[in-house]
Amino acid sequence: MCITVSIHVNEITTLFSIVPRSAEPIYRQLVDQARRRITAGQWAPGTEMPSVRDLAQALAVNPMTVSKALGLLEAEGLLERRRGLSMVVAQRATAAPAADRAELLRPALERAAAQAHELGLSDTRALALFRSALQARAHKETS
Amino acid sequence: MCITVSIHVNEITTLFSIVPRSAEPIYRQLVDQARRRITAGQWAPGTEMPSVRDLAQALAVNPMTVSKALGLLEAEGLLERRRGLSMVVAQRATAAPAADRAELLRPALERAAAQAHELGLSDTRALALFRSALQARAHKETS
Amino acid sequence: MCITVSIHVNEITTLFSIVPRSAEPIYRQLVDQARRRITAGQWAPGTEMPSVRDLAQALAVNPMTVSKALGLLEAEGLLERRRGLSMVVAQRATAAPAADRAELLRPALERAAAQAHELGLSDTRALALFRSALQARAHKETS
Amino acid sequence: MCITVSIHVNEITTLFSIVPRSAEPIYRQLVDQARRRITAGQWAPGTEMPSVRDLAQALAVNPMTVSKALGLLEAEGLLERRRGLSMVVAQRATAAPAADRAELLRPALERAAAQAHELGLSDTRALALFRSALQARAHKETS
DNA sequence: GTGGTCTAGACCACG
DNA sequence: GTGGTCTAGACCACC
Repeated sequence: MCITVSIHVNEITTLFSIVPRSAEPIYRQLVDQARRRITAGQWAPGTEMPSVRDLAQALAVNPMTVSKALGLLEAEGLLERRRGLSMVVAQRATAAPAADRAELLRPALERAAAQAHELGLSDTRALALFRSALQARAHKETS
Repeated sequence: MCITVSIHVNEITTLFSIVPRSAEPIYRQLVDQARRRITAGQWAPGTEMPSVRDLAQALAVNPMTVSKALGLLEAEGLLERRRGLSMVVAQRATAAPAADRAELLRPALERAAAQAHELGLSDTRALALFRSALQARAHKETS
Repeated sequence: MCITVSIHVNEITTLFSIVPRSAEPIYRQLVDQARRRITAGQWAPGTEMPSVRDLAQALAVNPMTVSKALGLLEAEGLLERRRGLSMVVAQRATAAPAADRAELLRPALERAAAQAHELGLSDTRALALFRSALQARAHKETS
Repeated sequence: MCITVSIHVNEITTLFSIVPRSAEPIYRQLVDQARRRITAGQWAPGTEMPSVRDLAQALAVNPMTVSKALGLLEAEGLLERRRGLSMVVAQRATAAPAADRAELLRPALERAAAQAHELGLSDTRALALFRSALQARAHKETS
């Protein structure tokens, strides 16, 4: 249900993980994940991205989909195109302060909060559920 | 950016709220909200839904859009159709226990948890942000 | 799932049986059943039908629905309106020969035959299934 | 009275056949037929469906009508959607055993059995009529 | 190329 | 009054 790909850049291993049949389009999953990684400083400026072909093959998606995602990230100023065709994380894409990153998390949290109330769950309960989701996620990433 | 409609049924006021140009289609917003309300028992079995035409006018959308949403809820067994009359919440749609409702909240929380980690935010910080999102939401609903 | 009503006319007991939420409209279920009963001679000419009110109450449906069904049967010449408001089976509605009645069964059989083939069932198997359906029905009627 | 369309998939020719002005809505005719074909294994998992536009043109109906039918089949888990490509028969839609397929034929047979009795036809006669309906159908399909 | 969504409006069927 | 169906056509999103 979920294809995860390890990307090794400069001795650091990060992950791309897509859910092929999610309602969220694949290119958007890629863009949003990369934006968060770069904003968090997990991919340093100058880091070289895998080629469109490699990434597409690894994720088993259409190269045009990958190309579109990278193009959007370039338009956002998060990636830069270097000579040849390889793309690198832009120089100006430095790690943002936590406050800015928190802002990027907001929409997901607001949606979850609205749903919790529609479901009649107490704030306490909702928070407990979120805590266990965070822990489950942490456990999954280390494994 | 967001159209909210008060629906008064049996002296209870609940809300339908849609975001017209969201990526999420309108009919799906309606289905998901109604599913949560019904599962939470906020709309008791037998509760009469507003007519398709009324709801469509109130939300300023096409009647077919509303009809599609209600049709899907019927297929799910959450609404019942009474020929010649408006639809009602199904008898078998009793309030689910909190554990089941929690399950419905899970996907949203998992997505938020994954994003939090991608953004490099600590669990503590993510929880604090969620707490304030819940409070903001509560404040918004009472007003 | 199925409301059955015994109608006692002239010492003969016949049945009206409707499935309230079937895709087939109620009035049509009534018309089709009555047509078959009359054509088969099970309700002799002159037999008095129950009043619209009684029938509607017994079947728990809207009187307009019953009225519409009886009206259609009258238009077909199978029922006649007598002084007062009671309706009776028409004098010219004599029992049809079996060949004519077979013709009325045809559409249902053709639909079943088409479905059997679409389901990849052999003719032998389909016939065996129909035989058991006939027997189950007979058993149900005598009980 | 009846539009039949040959669909050639993987060297196999199957049929879609609709009755445009039947009481049964077109989209439902399509859903029911496809469900039977798939359940019978006549359309193997992975079989590619014609595109919505092609099918709509062939049947001379609106694309949305076809789309609605295919959407319902997807919700049932019988078809799978591949983004940007046409839909295919779902992998998990394997040929059901004859006993299960017989179950799908049951409603039609029960209706026919009830009608036969209401018409006062003997079981023997009803069976004979069904046999000839099956043969007539077979003859029609081969021609 | 594919399907999805929404709109506008007509018409029907049911009760 | 209610919902259901279908059409025509526009526009979008994805691959």
